Amino acid sequence: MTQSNDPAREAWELLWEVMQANKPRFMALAQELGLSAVQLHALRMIEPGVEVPMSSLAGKLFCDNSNVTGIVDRLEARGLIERHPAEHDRRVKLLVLTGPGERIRSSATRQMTQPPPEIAALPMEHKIALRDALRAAVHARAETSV
Amino acid sequence: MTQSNDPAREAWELLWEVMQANKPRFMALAQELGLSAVQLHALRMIEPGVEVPMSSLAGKLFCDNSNVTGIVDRLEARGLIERHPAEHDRRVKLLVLTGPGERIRSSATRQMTQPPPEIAALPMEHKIALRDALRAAVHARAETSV
DNA sequence: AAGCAAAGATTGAGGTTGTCAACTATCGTC
DNA sequence: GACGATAGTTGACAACCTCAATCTTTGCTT
Repeated sequence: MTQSNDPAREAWELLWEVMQANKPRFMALAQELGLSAVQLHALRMIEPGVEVPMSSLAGKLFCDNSNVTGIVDRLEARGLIERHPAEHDRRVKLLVLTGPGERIRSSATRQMTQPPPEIAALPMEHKIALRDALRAAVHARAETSV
Repeated sequence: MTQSNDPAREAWELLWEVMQANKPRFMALAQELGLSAVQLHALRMIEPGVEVPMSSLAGKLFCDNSNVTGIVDRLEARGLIERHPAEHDRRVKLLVLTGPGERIRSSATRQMTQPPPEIAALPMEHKIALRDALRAAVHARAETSV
């Protein structure tokens, strides 16, 4: 149990606060692209040139398969992704970005990876410290989840 | 425009990654408390002893008033919050936590403010650096939004 | 080879969230 | 007292989400 004076606790709360404050930016971006927030998020989970099984997407979105069916239906109806049957296992369907899908995704990625002003304008030593600490955290996560 | 080698850019992506990875924890907590994710989030926005107008809650949740009506309906039906008419302006309704509402919210807050292992287990100098950088970011945000 | 449990995806039912337009009641002002 | 603006609600409709049931395909077992 983390102590209440552990800097990790305050850091965690501040992390929430920063992400929360940036939610409108994400929602505005989705709207700009003519997508819902969930659709944008799903699109981001499919990398160009990589075939993603439906159930894998469900895992990335933390929801179940039946929900993904609907989301994929709508993305496919917009022509942003396609379902391909997998040759090694005809139960699974592989999702692939289409040309338009790649373009929209790339535009979204370009904007989403742009840090918000409050991060971008930090003094260089803070930015580096932030990056290094988060690298360590993500790295620690990867260790334990294997 | 932030350069692609700016550490702020990588920090921002890592920040996303950390929050994304912790989403299941939040969803599990909500389920444990018998709430939807949105309901839990709304409950968190109402502090004990503070009266919050509906439209203010809508602002905090980044959605419109009509949406809040439904969310509040369900929280009220569960007995977690109450609507009180404001005496100074009879159009506005003030939301207040009930006893059970306070207890559930306090339990939720206790768990949500607990940093995840990958943050809690960072070496102390990383935790402090993380906290300090995020403090600066949130502070910078508060400056410009006023 | 036949049988069978399990997995991937879909469908349908039911509830929640989100947006938009219309509506009511109240406020502030002129 | 009339007017425009604001706070909240309602209704219509789409999207999201979960659960149970179904279908096909697979891999295992015997």
